Parts: sequence; structure tokens; C-alpha cells
Amino acid sequence: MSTIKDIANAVGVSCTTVSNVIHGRAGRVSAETIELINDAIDRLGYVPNMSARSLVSSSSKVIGMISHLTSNKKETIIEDPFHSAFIGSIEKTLRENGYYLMLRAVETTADLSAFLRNWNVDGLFFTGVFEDEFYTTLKDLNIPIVLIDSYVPDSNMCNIGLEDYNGGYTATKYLIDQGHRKIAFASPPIKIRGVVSERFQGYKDALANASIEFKPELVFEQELDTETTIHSGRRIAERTDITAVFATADILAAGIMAGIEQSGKRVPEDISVIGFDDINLCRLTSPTLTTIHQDAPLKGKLAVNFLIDMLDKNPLKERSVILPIRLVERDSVKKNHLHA
Amino acid sequence: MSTIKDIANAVGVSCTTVSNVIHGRAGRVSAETIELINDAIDRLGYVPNMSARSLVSSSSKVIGMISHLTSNKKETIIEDPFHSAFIGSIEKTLRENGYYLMLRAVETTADLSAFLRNWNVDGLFFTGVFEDEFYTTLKDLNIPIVLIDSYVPDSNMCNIGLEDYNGGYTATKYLIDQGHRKIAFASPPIKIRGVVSERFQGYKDALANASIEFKPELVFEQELDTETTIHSGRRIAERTDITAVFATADILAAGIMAGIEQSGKRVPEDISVIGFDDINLCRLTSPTLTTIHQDAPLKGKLAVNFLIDMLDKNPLKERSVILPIRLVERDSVKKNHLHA
DNA sequence: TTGTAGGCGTTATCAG
DNA sequence: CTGATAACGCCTACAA
Repeated sequence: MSTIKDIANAVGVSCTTVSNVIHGRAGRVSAETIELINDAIDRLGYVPNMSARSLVSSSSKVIGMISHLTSNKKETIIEDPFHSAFIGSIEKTLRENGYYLMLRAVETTADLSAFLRNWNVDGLFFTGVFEDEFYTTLKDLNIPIVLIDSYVPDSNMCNIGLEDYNGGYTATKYLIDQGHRKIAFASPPIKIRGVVSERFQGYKDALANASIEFKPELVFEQELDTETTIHSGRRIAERTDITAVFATADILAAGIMAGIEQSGKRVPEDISVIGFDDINLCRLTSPTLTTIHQDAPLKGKLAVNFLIDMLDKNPLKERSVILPIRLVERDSVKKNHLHA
Repeated sequence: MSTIKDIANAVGVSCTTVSNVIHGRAGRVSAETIELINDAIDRLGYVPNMSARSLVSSSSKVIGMISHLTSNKKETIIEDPFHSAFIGSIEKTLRENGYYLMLRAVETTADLSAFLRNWNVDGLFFTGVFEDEFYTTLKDLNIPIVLIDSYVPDSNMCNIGLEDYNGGYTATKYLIDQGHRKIAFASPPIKIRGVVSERFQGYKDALANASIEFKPELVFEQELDTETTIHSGRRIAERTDITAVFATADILAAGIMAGIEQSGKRVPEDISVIGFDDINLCRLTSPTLTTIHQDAPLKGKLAVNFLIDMLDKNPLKERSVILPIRLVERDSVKKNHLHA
């Protein structure tokens, strides 16, 4: 484990000079010395000790990827294949910019702020439901934060969002256009400020615009584990009035399809299903799943870019970007269904 | 940001005493002082600065979750839903034991060892293919390592493995018992010491025991992205001789099923498919996927327990644990197919 | 039972 | 152009 001092000794200069070279403060060192030092760095295999750096600079190059654990939930950080899809692209971009990614689940604000101070965390991604409690803790914490699934307007926080409202509207409208009138809405529990509530509003507005009355009994809220989603499919199949389902996540839609088929009904002949996200799974189910597409890798990439701009104190043009959605037609919705 | 010194000042004792209390060296401090100090810690909201700790102790409580990026691969750390299934349980257990999880993708040994020294990483999970290159780097690195998908016998490395051979054998035998003789083997590229090569051997031995000749042209190696797996399904469907497929991963099996159906053939009527892993997806496809079950959360849990025992320098009874597999029958294999 | 002092590797300040 | 030096927060001998 060679240190700056080792390099300095090897070359016969001071630590300061070595440090200057490492940080590219070339103006202050002769070309010759620079060469010598770089050689020694390679030869001795020097790598910086990040702990020492953090200690003196109160900044660590550590970015936290925080997942909020609600107490009743499974303990898994990455519950949704949709999330794991962009964690990879986040790690990659972070790495390319000299940052490190720590994964951490927290239950309380105390957990979170302890973690942040433990490591002088430089920035944060926050996934999952963002509750007010966190907002008050984080807002005067003064580190860049990118919220991935919530809408919370604030300086030093960025939202990377999606046309969630539009997505909900588009999906529902599409079903209506195919002749459906009894359209169920299936989602995880609808939390205020969460993405789902936006999609829900889109659903309701699409109904209203088509003069279809909104019926609370057509709303199915449930967790996203496979058991439960399949069970929801069964419940939906039992309801003889429902002809279509808008599910706010593909894994949910897939579970519902499975449940429907297990009940002896057919998708899309008896009940049509439309999903949300457009994960790979959509092409693996049968029928393949019609869904609202969002670009997960891009979402991840933008999230990191936001964070890095904030870390570098680049002025942001925008605090928030809303990614477009688009409908992807596959085979889970019966076309021109004239049910009305 | 209160420090030990702040606590010491607040209470009117020295840093040493505070430190002793923090580390539970109760014997050396009066009960009264302990109380005072703990109060102050709560009141001032002290949390340890991990950087400072790492610096002085050359150990960091940081555990790396390393994913080996092969150059031609996508840049994603968690390519497989199977992996994301247990990363959550790893983070949880680590956290409960006072450790922190850093995610990092590496391409070369140099990348890896730089990362390890950057942070004084205390221990390592290594997923993905483990090549010799890494072995030589890691083996004298003297930190506990748990290999998740590879077989490399060595002290200070642990394998948490699976009955991969048995899984391959069982899957193939099952197909044979249903009357299949022309059984394709589909997998990601077969790497030496990887799990796949074990499953492959099981496949070959099951064939041999049934006096079925192994045909290299029935082996389909491909990457696991959705495009490619569906394409493989098509290729398999075109081959009129194949009546069954053993795929070494469920996502692969699902893609192959989709490809087969896209070619106008039916699963399992025309071609049977059996998978491996038993991820949630198996219950969402139609037909549902018969597969070899492995317990992913348990695998994650054992992996962490191994690592923590090694970190705590607890003597290990075993360096390696092999988890059992079992066949889960669903609907993707045609029963009693008398094709022979 | 408590305190003092030195050092971990790095950076920034300031002086040569 | 280069080098001392102090400081970051914590830990561990060693003293008292």
C-alpha cells in the first residue's frame, strides 16, 4: 500500500509536490518532476486513500442510493425489475465520473441522516415513496439529491420524472378507444406525490372526458409481489363486468394476466390488459403485453447527469426533466372491442 | 457535525473516555460517566466519521459487491433478475451487522485492486464469471471473499454454490423420462469453472446414462438479453428434430418459449421447455415454466453469513455450502411424450 | 477511572 | 517551482 509519502521519497520530492501532480496542478511543477512522479506512481502502484481524502475535505465521492423501507415491506432494496434496470447505468456513469455508489436502505430519517454523516455522502438518489418526514430532513442538508419516483419541488433537489399523468391518460384512452367502458385501475397503494397518483389522475380524466363515470370499486390497490398480483387477476376475472385493466406496472399487469388465465378467462378475448414501463417481460408473456413505454436506461442516465451537474456546481437549466412516454401496442388488448 | 471532541467537551472528559464508551469498553469507565456521555451523544447527535475510523484502522466496514464486466457485455451490474433478488437480502444483513455495501463494476484486475485499496474494503462479494486473472490477484489480498457463481477452491474464499451438476442432470433426466430424446441445451457462453459448465456436465451425463448420444449441434450458447433469447427460440423451432429444451436460466427459457411461439409452434405441445432458477417470472409466462428451483434469498443470506463469519474471524466449519435444487413441475413440459 | 500524545494519508496554506 | 506544517476525526498505547 504505497502512499503519497512513498512516492515522494522514491522521487526525492515532498508530499506537496506529489499531491500537486496528482491533482493536475501542473503550473506549479516542472515537466521533469511531473514525469518522474508519474513514473513512480505507476511503478509503485499508488492509489489514493479515499478515507484520508474524505477526512480532510469533508467530501467523499460517495453517492448514496437510498431506498425507503416502509416497515411492512419486504426488505429488498430493489423490488422491481424496473429499478434494477437502471441501477447499472447509474453505477457506470458515476464510476466514469470518479464517484462511488453505496446502496442503503433506511427506515427512518434518523437512519438516513446518520448514514449521510457517517460517510460525508456527497449526493443522493432517493427511490421509492418520498414522505414529508424525509423532505424536512433533507431539504436543509445541502447535498444534491435526485428523486427518482416522487414529485417534490425544491431547490437542491431534482426530479427526474415521467409523463405519468399522460401515461395514465393515454393508456386509459387507448382502452376506451377500443370500446372498453368498464376499465379497472390496478396499482400499488396510491401514495400522495407518488408517480402512481399521477397515473391515477390520468386514468380518471380519460374516463371523464369520455363521459364514463369513475367507479371506486374498479380500483385495485395491492403490493407487487407475484402472489398478490396473480390473486388480483383472479379477483378481476370474477367480476363479470370488467372488460379491461390498466395496471400501473408491467409486473403487476403480468401477474394479473396470469391470474385471469388461471380463472379460465382469456386475455385479451375476455379481458384486455395494458401495463406500464415496458420492461423486457412484456415480450415474454403470452399474449405479449401492450404497455406504456418509458426509457429506463435514459432515466438512469439523466438522473446521474443531474446529480453530477449539481455536484460540480454547474448551473442547471432545469431542476426537473419529464421524460416522454409512448404507447407500445402488442397483443394483450383486444382491438375494436365494441362493448359499449 | 459533532465529533468525539465535542462530546468530550460537553461532558468534561477526554476523548479517550468517550471513545471507550462508544466501543463498549465499559470496564474502564464509571457508570456515571457512561451515562453522561451517552446522553451527550444523543443530545448532540453524534455519529462516527467512518473516514476517520478507516484511516486509523485500515479497515472500513465497506463490503464491495463486485460485478465482473466482460468487455462485450452491457454495462449493467445487475443483468439478471435472479441477482437483484438477493442483493436486497445482502444489504439488509450487512447493515444489521454494521457494514456498508458498495456496488462496483470492474473490467480488469487493476480496476478491482485499485477499488479495494481506495477504500480499504473489508470484504467482497464477487458475482459473475470469475477468471483466473482475478484469482491470482485476489488470493493474496487477504480479505474475505465470497464467490457467488463460481467454483474456485481456496482459503479465504468461500463458495456459496448450488447443486448445479445435479440440477442439470435432474432437468435433463426429467425430459428424458417424459420420452424426449432430442434435447437441446441452451445457456449463456459456457465458461470454465462457471456454474453453467456444471449444469452442462449434468446434461451430458443424463444423456449418457440414457444411452442418448450427445450432439454438439444441440447446444445453443447465447447472451441473455431478450432479443437474443427470443431469436434462439426461433432457431430452435426451425430445427424440426428438437422436442425439448433445457435452458440454464429462466429468463433464457422464457425468451426461448416466446421465440418458439412466434414461430408458430406451441409449448409444450410441439416443444417442451425447462428452465433453471425458479424466479417469479416462471409463474407469469403461459404456459407456466417448469424449472429447477433454487432458493435465492437463502443464497444471499448464506453468502452474507459466510462473509461476516470470516470478517469476525470466526472459525468456519465449511468453506463452501452447496444448496439443494429441486424440480418444480409446471406446464411447459409435455408429459409422457412418447417420441423415442 | 481518566488523560495525553502521536499518527493514520491527504490537502491547503504559506513560506522559501 | 518546491517544501514544511497544520489540520481533518478517530484510535491506541502509555501515563497518571
